[in-house]
Amino acid sequence: MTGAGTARPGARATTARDLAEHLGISVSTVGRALSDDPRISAPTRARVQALAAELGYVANRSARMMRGAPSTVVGLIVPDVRNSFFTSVAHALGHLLGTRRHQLVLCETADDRRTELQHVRDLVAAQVAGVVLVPSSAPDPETVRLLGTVPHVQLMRRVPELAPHWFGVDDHDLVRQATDHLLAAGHTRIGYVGGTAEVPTGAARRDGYRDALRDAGVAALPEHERVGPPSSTEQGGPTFGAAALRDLLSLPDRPTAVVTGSTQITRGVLAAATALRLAVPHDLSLVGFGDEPGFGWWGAGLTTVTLPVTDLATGCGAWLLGLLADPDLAADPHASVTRGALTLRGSVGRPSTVSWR
Amino acid sequence: MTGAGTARPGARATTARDLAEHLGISVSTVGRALSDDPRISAPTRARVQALAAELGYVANRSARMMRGAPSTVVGLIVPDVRNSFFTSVAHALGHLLGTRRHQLVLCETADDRRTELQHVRDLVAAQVAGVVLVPSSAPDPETVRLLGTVPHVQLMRRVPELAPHWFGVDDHDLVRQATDHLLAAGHTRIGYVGGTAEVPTGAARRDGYRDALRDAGVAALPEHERVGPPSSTEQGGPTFGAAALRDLLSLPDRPTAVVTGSTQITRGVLAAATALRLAVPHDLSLVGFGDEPGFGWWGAGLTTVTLPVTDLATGCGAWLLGLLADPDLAADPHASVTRGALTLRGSVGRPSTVSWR
DNA sequence: TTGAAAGCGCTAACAA
DNA sequence: TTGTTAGCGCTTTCAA
Repeated sequence: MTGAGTARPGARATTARDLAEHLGISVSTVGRALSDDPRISAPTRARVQALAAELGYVANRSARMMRGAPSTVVGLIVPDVRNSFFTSVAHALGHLLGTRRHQLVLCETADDRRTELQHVRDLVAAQVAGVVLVPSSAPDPETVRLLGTVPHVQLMRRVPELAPHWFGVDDHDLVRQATDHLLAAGHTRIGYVGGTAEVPTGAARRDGYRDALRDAGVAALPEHERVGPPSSTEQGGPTFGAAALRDLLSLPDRPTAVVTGSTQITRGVLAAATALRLAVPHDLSLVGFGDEPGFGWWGAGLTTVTLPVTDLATGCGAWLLGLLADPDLAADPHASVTRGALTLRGSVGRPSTVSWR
Repeated sequence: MTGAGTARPGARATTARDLAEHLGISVSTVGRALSDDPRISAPTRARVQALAAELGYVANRSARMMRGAPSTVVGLIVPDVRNSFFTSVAHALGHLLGTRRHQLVLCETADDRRTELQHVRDLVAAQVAGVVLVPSSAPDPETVRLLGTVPHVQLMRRVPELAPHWFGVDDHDLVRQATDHLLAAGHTRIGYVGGTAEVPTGAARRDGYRDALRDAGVAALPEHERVGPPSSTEQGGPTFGAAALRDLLSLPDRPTAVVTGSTQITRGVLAAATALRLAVPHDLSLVGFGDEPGFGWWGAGLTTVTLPVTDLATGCGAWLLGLLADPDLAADPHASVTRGALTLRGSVGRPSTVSWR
């Protein structure tokens, strides 16, 4: 017996030619029957389709693409899927693509340009239809050139070398709101722990922090500002965030509140605060960035900048699909800023006058 | 000027033939030069490679595959990437594949067989080299047949229809440990909220719970056992977990402790417990399943069954790569059980005699 | 050391 | 209504 599941992996896949020979007809008739070409007689079509179903025929995409069939693959390039923001993006994009029978190739860069280039090369070789990417701080020129061939959209971060299509949030404003919130609660010694200014969003967020202080007439102390790798690389994200918080707290004029500038860094800061057994908001007020599941139940709840993840991802994906359908859309730059908001929970209070430890 | 990034997406990609014409040589020479064939003279090779670099030539994968080149694409089929367990798997697998210049196609099924079949069809059409999948409870026969063509490994869940290669954990033992831990703390009215028994892991975990009670000589009350969709579908996971906890607590002989049987369900249970302002472990002891970031800082810390995610994913990926390199490995079944463990934190205490509310 | 030609599986123009 | 043929871009004989 040759039941289902018996086909050995070694077995050559069934081709249109196999079907043709089995039925004693030509390959083109098979092709037409399978594509429901009206010119084919009903009985022939039925016979072909029946055999195709029986033999589990699946047309070879490579062959189709060589004949000019459009690619159904979209690349998603992110620093790290474990960051829940990017996870959500992958989910939303995958869902959107799935409904159109497109496929999602997931690529992680760890914010490394070499890795990024590698992925872009492979995507281009695979003839991807389009790419959604969170670019690294300074993409390799080769990356830039290769992407010149492929429709693409930038997500969150925006670098001028790539196509002027971008979906993101108002980073400056978001961190500014976060800082304003702490200022309004009476804090003046406010620390900032965020991503390096090399990354575009890093610079914008840090400036949001600085501008909030400046406009409030509060002196910004350089030692209260800590920047490092935003994602989860070797020394990145959580590790950096944790170390930075410890540093800030060991300062003579330690801050009474801290704003963070990336999700992974926020994780690290929370981990350090937990380890140090800080009483938040009594010992320290905190405003996070991003909204991981769990931020809501950290201590009395983390007050944090919430990003409209799903909207962003869906919008970005939908626009890319539109672009694939009509390449002329690439002509005029499309930038979309989705609004985020401060989610108020329990990690912000008035500055305590009690000295620490 | 025609600098980098100027190439319009419309532009046809550079082919080996283009290179050949530019240089006034044949396509075959170009191909050989690019693959560092020793028969080609050094100067020719240099000229070809220089031009290729200049024009940003990238060989067409489809054409290569038509010539029999092995596929570099591996499919990963999971219920939902937002589940941090699967996120980790995607990350680990992606990393492993990246080092070998392979690509990862991410597919989400939401535990739906139709969706699963769709993805498998598309993967087979794309000539994937292999597939890692968390199968749905009862894969479509067509899915089974299609996968018969492709090397694949099952992850976490195991269904007999597919290839006998599986990487997972000892579900039964894990939940049994969790339940034993509660029994040891003195609980006898222990509730269970987990995935349906239709999913293989669901059955094993529930049996772990039942067997622990039985062996302890504790009567298992049917109304203390709640099963539903394990992942995040419409009515699944978090929503179900939350509703189930509320139900359990409204029982006349409500449980003094609850064990959960899936990460998403655990999330829901935690959300409900938070919303109900339960004092854990005073009002209720809890042992979770899986270890999302954040479980550690939920309340006094959630005692939970921790899975060796990275090990599992890496092991699974490495084995698949081995299989791709040597298809003969498919001959003998490979099942690998990675050990998990109970991570003790603060959500388990002795049963309270205080009546509730 | 290089070139010419065939062919992978499919689709589409052209014939019949 | 169906068949024949050419060709997508690449690799790989076979010739030179």
